[in-house]
Order: sequence, then C-alpha cells, then structure tokens
Amino acid sequence: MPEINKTMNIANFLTALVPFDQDELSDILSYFKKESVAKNQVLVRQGEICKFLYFVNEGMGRSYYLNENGKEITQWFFGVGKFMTSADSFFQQTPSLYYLEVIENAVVFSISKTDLDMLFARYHKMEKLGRLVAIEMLTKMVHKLNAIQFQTARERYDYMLSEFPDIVYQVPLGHIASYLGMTQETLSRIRK
Amino acid sequence: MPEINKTMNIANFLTALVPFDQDELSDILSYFKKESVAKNQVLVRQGEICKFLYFVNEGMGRSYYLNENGKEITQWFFGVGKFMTSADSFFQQTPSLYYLEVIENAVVFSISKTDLDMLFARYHKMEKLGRLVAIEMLTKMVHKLNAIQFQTARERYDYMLSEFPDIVYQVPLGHIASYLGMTQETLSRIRK
DNA sequence: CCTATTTTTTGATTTAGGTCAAATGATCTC
DNA sequence: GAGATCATTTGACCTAAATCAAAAAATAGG
Repeated sequence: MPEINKTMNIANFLTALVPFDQDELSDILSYFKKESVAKNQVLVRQGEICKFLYFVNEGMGRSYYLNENGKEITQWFFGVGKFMTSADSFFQQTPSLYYLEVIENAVVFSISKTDLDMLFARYHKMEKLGRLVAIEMLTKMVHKLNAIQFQTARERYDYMLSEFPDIVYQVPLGHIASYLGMTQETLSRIRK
Repeated sequence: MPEINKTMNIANFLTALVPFDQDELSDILSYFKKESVAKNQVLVRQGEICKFLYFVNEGMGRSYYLNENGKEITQWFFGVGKFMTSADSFFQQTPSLYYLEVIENAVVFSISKTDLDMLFARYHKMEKLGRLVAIEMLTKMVHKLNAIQFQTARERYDYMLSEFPDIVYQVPLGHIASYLGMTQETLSRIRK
C-alpha cells in the first residue's frame, strides 16, 4: 500500500502557490474556520446554494448527484490538500447540481463566499491564488474529460490510478465506478 | 436559421466582466494585437508550447487532437466573444495536447503569455478577470463532462444545441460528432 | 456547368459495456 | 459470534453505438 499524506497544512499550501507575507497570511487565515466533519456528513445538498469553500486538511470528500433512477453518480473526489466545493454553485451562487459529502472523518477549513470575495478584493495576491486554483481545477477536469470521452473502461481505470493513486484503497468500488462512468460490475471485472 | 453575433468587441467584453477605467483599459488593449487568420490556419500544433491567448473577435476556432488511428478528435469550439487557447499548455507552458485551428476566416486579438502575466501583476482587476474567465471555462467544462459521461448520444446532441446554438450551422458534422464523443454516422442518424 | 472531391446518409454486422439476478464476501451490532 | 446489512464478484443476456462498406448529396475548382 502506498504512502498517503494524511494531513496538509493550509498555510503551507497557500504560500507554496503565492508568496504571502506573514501579516497577509495571518489575516487571510483568520477568515478560515477549522471544522471536524464526521464521515457521511453532507455539506451541500442538490438544489441548495453552496455558501462555503472547504480546504481538506485531513480526510476525503466527494461530490455526487442522483440520476433519474435515484442512483448516486460521483462527480469528483477531494483529497487532502485540495479545495472542495460545488464549484459552479459556489462561484456563481446558483443551485448546486451536486451533493457534497465527506466520505471519511475529516478536518476542513471553511470560508464563506462573502469573506472570500472580500479577501479577493483586499489582496491582489489572493486573487492570483484564486486564478491559479481555478486553472488547476480546469486542467484536472480536462484530463478527466479526455479519459471519459475517448478511452475504454480499462484505460479509464488506469487514468484514475494515475490521477488519484491512493483513492482506490479508501473508497467503495461503486463510488469509483460511477466517477469513471461505468457500472460497478464492469469495474469489478476490470480489476481482476 | 438563428441570428448569429458576427463580431464581439474586446473592450466591451472586458469591461462587462470587470469595470476597468479608461486608462487601464487602453493600456491593457495596447498589448493585444489584432490579426486576421485565414480559414484552416493552425495556430498551435500538438506538442508545441502555446505562447498566445486569442480573443475571437470574428469567426470560429476549434482545438482537436489526433487519436491513435490518426483521426481528428475535436476537443472544444471557440466562438465569437470567447478566449481561445490550448489552456493547460498556455497556462502551465507545457507541450500542447491539442492542435488549435481556425475553421472560418477569423479576426482575433492575441496576447503573449509574458505580456499577460505582466498585466496580471500590474492590475489587480486584470487578475480578477483571469479568475472569472478561468471559472467560466471550468463551468463549461463541467457541463460538457456531465453530458458526455451520463447521457445518451441523443441527449448529448441536445446539450450541444443548448451550449452552442449556432455551431451546427457552421461546422462540418464530423467535427461536432467527435466533440460529442460519437461517430459521424451516429450523429447523422440522430439528426433525422 | 461539369467533373472531382468532400461531406453526409444509409445499411449490415459486431462489440464493449450495460442490465438483471444471484452468490459470495466483509463489516457492524447487539 | 450469529444475524443483518453492506460491498463485491460472477454469470447470462441485451442493447446502444461502433465499425465497415458503399451510395447519395453537397461543394468547389477549372
């Protein structure tokens, strides 16, 4: 089993992307609230407007929606050291297409849309951070899209292993299968 | 046939997103170079590093790649009033996964990575614009991913009509089919 | 216009992966 | 530690869309 980073410090994460000085950093961090979230807790429901952005310090989250047959379809996984939110709901303040839930006991740092917008306005560097994070998410999304659109079920599983090497040890098969756009049965057969 | 916006003014586009004042705007615009690009001209080749971001003032572009059988797979369309580039190549300065080409005679405004980064650093508002544009692209990408991953061929075509209502009148069937992850034959049958 | 080329449509056949159903294996609780 | 619940695997069958092939329609160039 591979080595897994169990926690990620938000201050280190932020300064690695943009060189905040100490005053800025402590001001920014003062708007993030540390929270413990129990496994299976739902942070945002489909149809609600997502009010918070979460930084995953420890644990794992996922977004999913219910399809026409009521089946849960995983849309994304959020591991340690990532920002987690229902992106278009949060940024555009529109009803969320997804549920957001924590799938392992987790520690997150949350910040409201209002506070984040205020920080974007207050600090040019924070705005830059927002841009860099958005572009990173965009890049990941493009990679997933390529995998889903043009690859066979087996190749898609390989993509998953490269993009999220740890995840296969941590989350139920069904969640991974729906993330990859295939059935649980197909994924089970592939893994053999 | 629906009414199509034939041109989009870049100054209007920018100020609609962020309220630049006149001085800022004219400084920013001075780094964009207006160019006419003939139909079928390739702006970026697969494997090259994409050095420019283009704003489509008039015409239409697309990105595509060659799959293992040498078939062109359309990855995205860029209509009037959109920024066009090979996103991860441009932003991360890595080899492009895609070709970028113009599929109708076009007028674009181009800006180099260097100049754009300089403008991001010079103007907080420009950084904000970058963030907003990245998030818009991300949102669109999420919508496409949902369509591709979970919908039937017919539903994907409907998604296309809603996202790019004009495109079907302007581009060859094969480009649209590969964008939607289906064969030309399937798309042809669907359209009937 | 009239050929040449490209694009779209139609038809026959194949196949990857889905669906449905049931068996096996893990975990969780009292 | 015996049921009960949940997760995974296996098997039989089916279907949406791919592939292969060729005809028809549209477009372009001399």
